[in-house]
Amino acid sequence: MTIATKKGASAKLRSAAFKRIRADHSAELAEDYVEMIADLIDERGEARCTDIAMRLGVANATVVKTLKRLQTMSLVTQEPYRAIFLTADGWKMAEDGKRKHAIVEKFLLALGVSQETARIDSEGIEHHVSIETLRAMAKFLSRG
Amino acid sequence: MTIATKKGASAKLRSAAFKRIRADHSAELAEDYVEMIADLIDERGEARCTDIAMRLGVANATVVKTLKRLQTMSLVTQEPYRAIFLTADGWKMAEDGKRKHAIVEKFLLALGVSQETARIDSEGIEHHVSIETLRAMAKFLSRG
DNA sequence: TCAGAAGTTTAGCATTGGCTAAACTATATG
DNA sequence: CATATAGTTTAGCCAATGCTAAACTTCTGA
Repeated sequence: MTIATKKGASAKLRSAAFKRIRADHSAELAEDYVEMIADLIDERGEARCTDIAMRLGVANATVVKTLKRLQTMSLVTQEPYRAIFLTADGWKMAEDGKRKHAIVEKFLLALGVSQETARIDSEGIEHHVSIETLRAMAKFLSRG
Repeated sequence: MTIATKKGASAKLRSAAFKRIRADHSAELAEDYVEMIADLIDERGEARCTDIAMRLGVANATVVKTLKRLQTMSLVTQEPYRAIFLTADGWKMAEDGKRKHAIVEKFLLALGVSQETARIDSEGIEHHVSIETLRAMAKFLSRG
């Protein structure tokens, strides 16, 4: 049984990475939404689903549906036909996300990639970076 | 119309990043599968769906269903109840993926994160890294 | 003030990626 | 060689994320 056990253990180890990716993916959209809502509130005082839809590049109805889920997750609040607001949890998630995002983006710039690429890649990478890696990036930045 | 046009243009620019992320996500699973199949073939001469399921941490039936899609995408071939093989396109995708993966993982190690974190984070990050960023990582590595 | 434009919501559909349970096939061993 | 076990497939379920079209509300300007 030694071989079988070893096989099982290493597969389990390996599968952990993929399990985390799947978990990351479901959290990702929520994070993108709350970050965007926070930005919109900062920029123009309120967030409306049309703006979110435009910035994300999806249909309006998609935004409405997703916002329902975010409401059940207690990240946003909303009255029918009215603007969208963040709960305390929503603000926290938005701020954490923005902090993370900023570090990744600055890091990519420091690494020498173009503004445009840094902006696009950081959007994809930020959700898959552990605290440890984030710290390593921050350290790299602080050293110049 | 100047303001509206500007608004529209910047939203479009912004949305490009999210569109790419969504596209990346659908390509991601295919890449993970073919990479894993390539590994299994290298390691033990053939890939069976039980092994893939174990390593990915998903149910057997999920693997079967996904393999169907990969077959229609001409990435893998398979006879009923037999092992799984890669097409030429499948091998190419697997190799590209592995090369990318290796660079990201080595880069994270060079940045100072632990082996374990490098392994896990690189799995998530590799699918969201553009050629430009990949080159920047490779350059960083070659400089030491 | 009220009609139309702009924005929001609902309804209904498709696809992807998970799952379990049950049926089926292949193989290895007694 | 017959059968038990291991592996594969099918069927049917669910949730998430996207879409379009149609209905509804809000707001604005004549």
